[in-house]
Amino acid sequence: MPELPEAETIVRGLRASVLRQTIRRVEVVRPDILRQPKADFLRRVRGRRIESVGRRGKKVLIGLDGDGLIVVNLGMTGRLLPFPVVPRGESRPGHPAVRFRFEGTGLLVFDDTRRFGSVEVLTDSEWQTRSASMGPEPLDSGYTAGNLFDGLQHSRTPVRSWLLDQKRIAGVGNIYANEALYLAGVHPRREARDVRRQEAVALHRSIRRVLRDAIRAGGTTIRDYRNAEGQPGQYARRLYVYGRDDEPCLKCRTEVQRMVFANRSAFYCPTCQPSRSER
DNA sequence: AGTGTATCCTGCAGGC
DNA sequence: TGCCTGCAGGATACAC
Repeated sequence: MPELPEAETIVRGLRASVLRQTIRRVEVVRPDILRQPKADFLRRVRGRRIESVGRRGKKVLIGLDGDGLIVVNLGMTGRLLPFPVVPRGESRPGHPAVRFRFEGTGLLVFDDTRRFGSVEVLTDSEWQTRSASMGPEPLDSGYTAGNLFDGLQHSRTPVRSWLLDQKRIAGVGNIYANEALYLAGVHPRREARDVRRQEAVALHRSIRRVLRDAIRAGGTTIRDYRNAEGQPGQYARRLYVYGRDDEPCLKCRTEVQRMVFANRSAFYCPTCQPSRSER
């Protein structure tokens, strides 16, 4: 569920409560979300101090003193809830997977209803390798429309699938891929390599705009997403096409269509996003 | 290389 | 009310 803006919102909210905390005890309620044997995980995390909280793509990075970091993949329903910051009522559904208990009273819970998320501890060197296998950060100042256009050239996959591939661009998920394509006027099923330079420029702009606006709104809550204060994001009301099938396009009143490919729903306006580019 | 499909898992909405 | 189906912000593995 959470894409880049949701991960970013969580990271910002988490800093105040977990930075400089020392992990005293760890309870692994759901061992299946660990990407390594529980004993290894515990040994490498216990007693460590949290020195940084960051993000790469959709992943939340919890930097530890000395070498190493905890990498959290939120999956569809993952939440990082620091207590006692989060009001009691907000933890209601309650599918705790891992509890990090800090020295003193603090507690950070990774909660994940569907358990598609994962938690692992890596060395800095292991993380470097992992990070290098991921695509560029779309919000980095160094990420240009030219980079996007060049990347698209080599692929025949539908442009929506291209945007969802974390090895090609980091952090874009199904909501923001659909929104960005709508704003750029590009049909989600167009072959990536058929996207023209001018369209790539528009798409580059719309990806960055959508991600930045969504961060500003605290992310999109459809159902499960909550930030580190247990609160929903406000971007859902600003969506143009995602989840709006059968409703009128906000620009031209044509009915927004829903189409499934690569096992995911795509939403688009057939008028604003023609399936073939015009020459 | 790309795509369609299935899988992991739980919860919820809608139809009957 | 209850049962069934389909659907969900992700990621991966498989056969073709």
